[in-house]
Amino acid sequence: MGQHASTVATSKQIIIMTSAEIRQAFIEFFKAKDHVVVPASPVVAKNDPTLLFTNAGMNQFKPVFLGKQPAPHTRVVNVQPCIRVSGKHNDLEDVGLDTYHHTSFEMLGNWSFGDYYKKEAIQWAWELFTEVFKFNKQHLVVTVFEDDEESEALWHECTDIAPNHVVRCGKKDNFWEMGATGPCGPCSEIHLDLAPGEPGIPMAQGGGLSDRYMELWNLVFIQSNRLDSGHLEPLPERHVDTGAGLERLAAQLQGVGSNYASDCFTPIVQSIESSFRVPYGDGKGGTPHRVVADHIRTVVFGIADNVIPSNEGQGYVLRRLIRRALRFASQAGKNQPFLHTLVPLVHESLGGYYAHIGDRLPMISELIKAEEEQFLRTVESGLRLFHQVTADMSRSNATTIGGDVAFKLYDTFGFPIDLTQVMAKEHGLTVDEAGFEVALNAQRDRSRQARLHASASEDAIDVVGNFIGPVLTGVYVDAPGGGEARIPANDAQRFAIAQHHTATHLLHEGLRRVVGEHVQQAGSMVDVNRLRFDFSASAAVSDDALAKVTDFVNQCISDGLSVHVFEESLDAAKAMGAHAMFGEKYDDTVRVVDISTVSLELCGGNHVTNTKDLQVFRIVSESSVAAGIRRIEALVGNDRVALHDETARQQAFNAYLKRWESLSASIGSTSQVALPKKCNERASIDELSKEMAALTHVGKQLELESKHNANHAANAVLSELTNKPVPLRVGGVGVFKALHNMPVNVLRECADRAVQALGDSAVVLVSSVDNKAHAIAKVSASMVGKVSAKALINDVTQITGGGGGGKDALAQAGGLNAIKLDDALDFLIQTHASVGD
RNA sequence: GGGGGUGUAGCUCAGUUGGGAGAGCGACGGCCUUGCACGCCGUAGGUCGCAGGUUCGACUCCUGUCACCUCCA
Repeated sequence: MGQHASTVATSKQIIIMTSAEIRQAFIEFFKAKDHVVVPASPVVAKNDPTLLFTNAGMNQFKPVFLGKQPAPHTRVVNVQPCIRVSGKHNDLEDVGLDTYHHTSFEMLGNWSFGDYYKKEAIQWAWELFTEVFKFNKQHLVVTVFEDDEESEALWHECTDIAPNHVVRCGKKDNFWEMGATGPCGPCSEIHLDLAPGEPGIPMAQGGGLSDRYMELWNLVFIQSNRLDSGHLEPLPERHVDTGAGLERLAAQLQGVGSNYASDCFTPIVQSIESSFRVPYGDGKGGTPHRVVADHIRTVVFGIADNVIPSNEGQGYVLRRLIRRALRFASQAGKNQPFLHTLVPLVHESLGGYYAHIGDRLPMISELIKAEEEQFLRTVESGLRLFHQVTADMSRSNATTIGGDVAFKLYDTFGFPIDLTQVMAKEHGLTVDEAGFEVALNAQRDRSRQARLHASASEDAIDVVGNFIGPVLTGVYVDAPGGGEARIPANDAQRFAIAQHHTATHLLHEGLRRVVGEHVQQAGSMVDVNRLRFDFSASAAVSDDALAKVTDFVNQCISDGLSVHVFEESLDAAKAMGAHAMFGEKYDDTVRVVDISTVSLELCGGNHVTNTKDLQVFRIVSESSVAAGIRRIEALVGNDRVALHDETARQQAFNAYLKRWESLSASIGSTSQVALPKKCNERASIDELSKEMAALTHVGKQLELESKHNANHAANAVLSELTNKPVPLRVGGVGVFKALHNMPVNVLRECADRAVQALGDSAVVLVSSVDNKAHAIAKVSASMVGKVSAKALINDVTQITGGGGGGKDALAQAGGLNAIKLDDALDFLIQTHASVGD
């Protein structure tokens, strides 16, 4: 594509722009018209609970339109990656079928907040399209809202568009509303005629233009507020909100028609072609390529903005996209993890425009790879169930896979119903689809019920998830005593939070130095009592590394480094090498936190003025929150560390005590193994861990001794046991004897050997040891069916009390009354021996 | 938030109505071989996710909890 573009460009006839050039041209055009370039907001809709993802360029300006926030500038231009996979705008199911639906796209927009209005917006849009992008004027058609005579007149007055190329459309197409209520207004859309040779301007059935036209740019004129009553109230100020999809523009300007054939996708698609070993085409056979290319791009956008694939919320959306992509890849014959290899190509196809993606390529790849591997594992477990079920079916000549099975595959192993159907077909089977639907609806009902019950407590969730406000920007604080206390109630709490905040920066730096530069913050929480820091790492942080990090932070504390907080322009701060927090949107002016010579980060939080104020630092735990993400919890302050240490020590002591007592109880009076003295209640944590190791060793020795004793004892008594067996009524021989002072494993060993030596036989041995009595019954395999070990043991407990049971070949009992053991043996002989007969 | 599933050796997992914690691969050691691969023999490695309960006895049953997978919201 690139080579092709340059040769054409030299002809001076048609200039083919790359998508990066189109993006840049758009920005430069409006910069020249006094617009300020505003960075994109993260694709995660942070401040809008009604949205999972940013789905339009206007999201970040919603508070401005609603009058809740002043406009950053009166004229703004931006490029906003948008994700449409859930809620009102959900294009997921359409992706791949055609060549222009996407789960994510880049929206180019220019904005006026109470400044210019329809005239300039229309004039400039025409100028940009016809003079910069060089669209053929004869191929453009614009629509206006049917009541908006003003716009219609402006198109004729301010541009040289052909008079009959301005078309009036109804409310459905050309009146834009944010929601049921709120800011709204008429809009005017520029469309490209895809069949310019045809005569006339055909309309679609429901009004609007027919699908001969492709919408390229929507100019929205916000002038009213829709009230609850439905009435339109004029706004005090009027705004312009425009949006043009970069991918469509590129496809049309590059003359390829299909978005996937534009340079927004070609690097990705080419790599997919070689992975699949199937060439791409815009037809049906290209669906897997398109799905994969689209989804990987969205996943990269998401992860780059700090969404981690998981089983809920935004993370779950990413996980589903990854799985959907893999499923389509599998249709194309690709069943290995490969999505992660596309990540650098996504960055390349975005023209390297998004630095935050470029900075995180390795981490993004790793997370995706982990997800791919996990999914393929899950599929494998599901396949096992499927094969088991089909094997059972072929035995019973059934041909329909039950709806419950299909639902289990779906519900437990994530098999979409169509996947199950395809596999069924391969085996010549069908699926009970109705049954599947029934099971699915039943689950929906359960969830809805649960939702109703849960709604009462929803306020509390809102409170905990709330933004803490300007003092601690970007930081959530655990509510110490319930919802209301989340903002520090007093100076002491505020200071504690500042301590942990500063400690977080030192911890971050320590991790970077010890673990590696690739450590990226993935989340942070600062509380009165502790701090929590999530970061990207492929493996657990070793104890050794944790100790080094701890030492580093404590060294910084004892060095008494001063902490400076100052404001700086974003560019200057970045030039200084300040680390930006990921997934945060920054204004032009940012707060920089400088811990002298050690750490430089952008941060809105409250900090102490000198690291000495942290007193002492301690890592409390290191764990995993998701694949590729580790979590460290830590705390600072003499009192808090002392309290934590003591609590941990007490827990260790309790565990030790429990183990010691359990060993002490099982060690028995005859053992040669010495149990170490119980250590002091005040023992330090180091001592305790040493003592614990010693106990483990003792436990193993005890086990060995017991095995050895059992062998030895069995050898010693075997001949005595098998000496005079009693003939049994059912045939074979029986041994019913007491072996006092023998633990239960010795009895078992003896019984085993006796049976082995005697052949057809049943052996019952009883013993009392350390004030406990137990019994064991063993029957040779040849005798099972004639006499039951379980029945024998029941005969014993009938007389001695206690409980017992087991199987026909082996049974045992405990809790017996030792005094009655001999009675029980007598009873066994009377009942089962053939002596008297 | 609500369902379903899974947590047992470094890895993959088995454990059949509660009664001896196992297999395969890997690791280590030995044998065989000029060396490697293969093969043979052996050894180590487990608080059966965690905490309660029932029981004479719990990997197994019950309750709670945590982690992960998965679906619904």
